[in-house]
Amino acid sequence: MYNLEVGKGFPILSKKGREGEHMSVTIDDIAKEARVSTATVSRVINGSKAVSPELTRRVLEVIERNRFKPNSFARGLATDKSSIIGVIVADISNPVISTTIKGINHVAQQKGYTVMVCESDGNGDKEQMLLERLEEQKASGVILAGMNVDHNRIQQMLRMDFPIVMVTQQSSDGKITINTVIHDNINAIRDAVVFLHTSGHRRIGFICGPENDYSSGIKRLEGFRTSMEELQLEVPESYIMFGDFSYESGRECMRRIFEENAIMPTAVLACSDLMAAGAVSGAASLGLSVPQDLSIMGFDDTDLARYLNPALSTVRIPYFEEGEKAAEELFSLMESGEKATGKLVYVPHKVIRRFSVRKI
Amino acid sequence: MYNLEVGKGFPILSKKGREGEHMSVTIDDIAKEARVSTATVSRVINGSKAVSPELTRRVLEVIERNRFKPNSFARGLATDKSSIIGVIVADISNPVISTTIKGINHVAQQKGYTVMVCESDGNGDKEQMLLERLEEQKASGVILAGMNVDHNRIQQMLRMDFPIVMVTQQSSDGKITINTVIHDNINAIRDAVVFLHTSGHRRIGFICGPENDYSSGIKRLEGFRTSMEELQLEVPESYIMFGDFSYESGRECMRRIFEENAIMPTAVLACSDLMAAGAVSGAASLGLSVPQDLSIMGFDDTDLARYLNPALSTVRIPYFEEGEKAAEELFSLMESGEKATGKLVYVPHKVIRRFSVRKI
DNA sequence: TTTTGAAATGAAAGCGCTTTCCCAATACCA
DNA sequence: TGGTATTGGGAAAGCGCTTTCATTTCAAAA
Repeated sequence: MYNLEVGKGFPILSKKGREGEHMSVTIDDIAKEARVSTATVSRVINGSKAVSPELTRRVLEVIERNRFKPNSFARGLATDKSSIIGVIVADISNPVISTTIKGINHVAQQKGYTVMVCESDGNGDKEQMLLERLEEQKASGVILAGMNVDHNRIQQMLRMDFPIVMVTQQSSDGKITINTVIHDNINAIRDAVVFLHTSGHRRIGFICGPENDYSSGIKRLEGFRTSMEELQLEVPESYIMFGDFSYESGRECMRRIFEENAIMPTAVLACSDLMAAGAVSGAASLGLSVPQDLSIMGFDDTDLARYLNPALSTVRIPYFEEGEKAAEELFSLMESGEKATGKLVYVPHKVIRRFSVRKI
Repeated sequence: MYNLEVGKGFPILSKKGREGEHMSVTIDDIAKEARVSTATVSRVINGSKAVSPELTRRVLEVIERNRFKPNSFARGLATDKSSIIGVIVADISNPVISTTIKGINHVAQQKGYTVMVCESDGNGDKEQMLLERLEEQKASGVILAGMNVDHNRIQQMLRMDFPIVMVTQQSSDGKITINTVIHDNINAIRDAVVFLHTSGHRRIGFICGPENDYSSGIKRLEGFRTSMEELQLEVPESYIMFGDFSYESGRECMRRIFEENAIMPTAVLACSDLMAAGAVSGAASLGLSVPQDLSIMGFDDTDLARYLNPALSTVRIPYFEEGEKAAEELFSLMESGEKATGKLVYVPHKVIRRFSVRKI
């Protein structure tokens, strides 16, 4: 007979609930078994208030024995917070991005957070949808990895419930309102140019990212122009080509550099290893062998740089660390309760010498 | 004056709640504004029971106007279900895996589910931890992508609350208890061997996956041995080397094949594009050029196969589709309410001819 | 006309936590 | 010693949904 009149006169359901359903152990079960209130159990779990050693021990023992896991929905409902952090990326199979994600994952996991990776395919509507979904899930924070984001979008994001951090890419209005973790594109390219210069190259071509890509594309171009100027090296406009970071565009840019110049550069610097790979292939198909006839340098130091023959000289960007720092930045934002402080964190790069560049 | 005595005599909080906190619009607000009960609103949202057209319209209008999004915690708490599906992988930056994830994402997103990608680093404890966390989050289903899983683990998984599907890899006990979506490793290798045979090769070396990898490693080896036998081709044991799918191991295996054989094979088939790339590099360092002195064939058809010079002949495995099918499989399991039916789904492969294999 | 049944709606319980509010017990101070 | 902080712990409200159950309405069957 379960129809005991209790409380406001409603029958208590037995622990089984509606029959057949798998009911998991709840905080009430623990409280009952440890002969304390649910408040105490909650306090023990969260360390939110002092509980005597005696009770703490008793509660922990019961929790342990029953493998009790707090229901994250109930907890979320009560606190209005989840332990999820969202990561929005355009393309998960881009090695640069997946390495960044690994870094994010690494620190999130340590902090007991779970990472939700969402792919936008570079599609604004999808991105919007994902942000909304993350808001629904009450994500505690969001990281945008390698996403091109414009001013409007940023304003809109700042209205969301969670703090946001950008990584691998900075906002396209040039202003840093959202906290950002990034490598120094200008100086990284400068160092690459200096490396080529030190290797004896004076005529240097440049395969750039897209013109509408403020962060990676434009900054790197800026780095190229200023450092060439500093070294007092001429740069015919036909030495500079705009690609889109793809292998095919690298190939195509190489072809155009060849076609549009009577005097070829002795070295070509590409803005990604992938475009560099395309450039190597393009050079080969033009009868130029690398590095004998032409030196080619990449950027990123993805695994591909090592796999190619000749292995690519490149600039190493520590994307894993970039991801880690981004996550750390996000956590400190979450702790401080601020949505954005406009902080900008740089991560160091390093020129890697391999065989695609020769001394002349 | 908010201290109206209502219900059991407790004051109603104003919508603002504790001051300063951002309160979002709830189902109650909608109900009030549309002059219906929350039950009706819920029914409209979920289409769970007939609601008159008149009310439906009214409710939808109010929902729309207020941009109401049901709180997923409250919903989860009430239904004990989330719209999250978990994906556990060993390494997110493995191109094969990230492509599979893209496929999963693609169908999950269409169904209104969010994918949570978790990385285990191939670490059993971490994997366990992730499964528990997914259980906590009440994931509706889980996909294991490219994970080596043994019998015990499978038994344990079948005890979890959600259905599980394996993709890209099958369980190491050879029995299919968990639903699995995979390519036909044996026949894919057979087709590669036949391709090499057709190209005139008779002495064929094999760079295999790890010996302890039942699905990809052992199956492919089996495919190699049986198809070589069918073609009545000899295979000295020193033609077969075990790698670990890495570039370096491909290089090393190539070196050993060279050192341990007086008569070299004319072609080497590697079990992944990455190992094939290593093999090409290893061959080069031994003074053998590909494909003039030695043909090398890969497996997977990752982008790398196209980027290499010479571009790799390989076997294309449609990992994106594999991911899609896995997700479809999971959804059908979720709908039927079963945890596993032991269904095995194959995905078709295709030999891709490029330049690393020459006709002799 | 009365009875039955189906359909539409609302009231409110209940999901499993956290946290406020309160009380009791103990420690501290003059 | 009395009075005041301080501390530990319990009762129960409340988070925002879903769903059961009861009620009302209305058409069809008797």
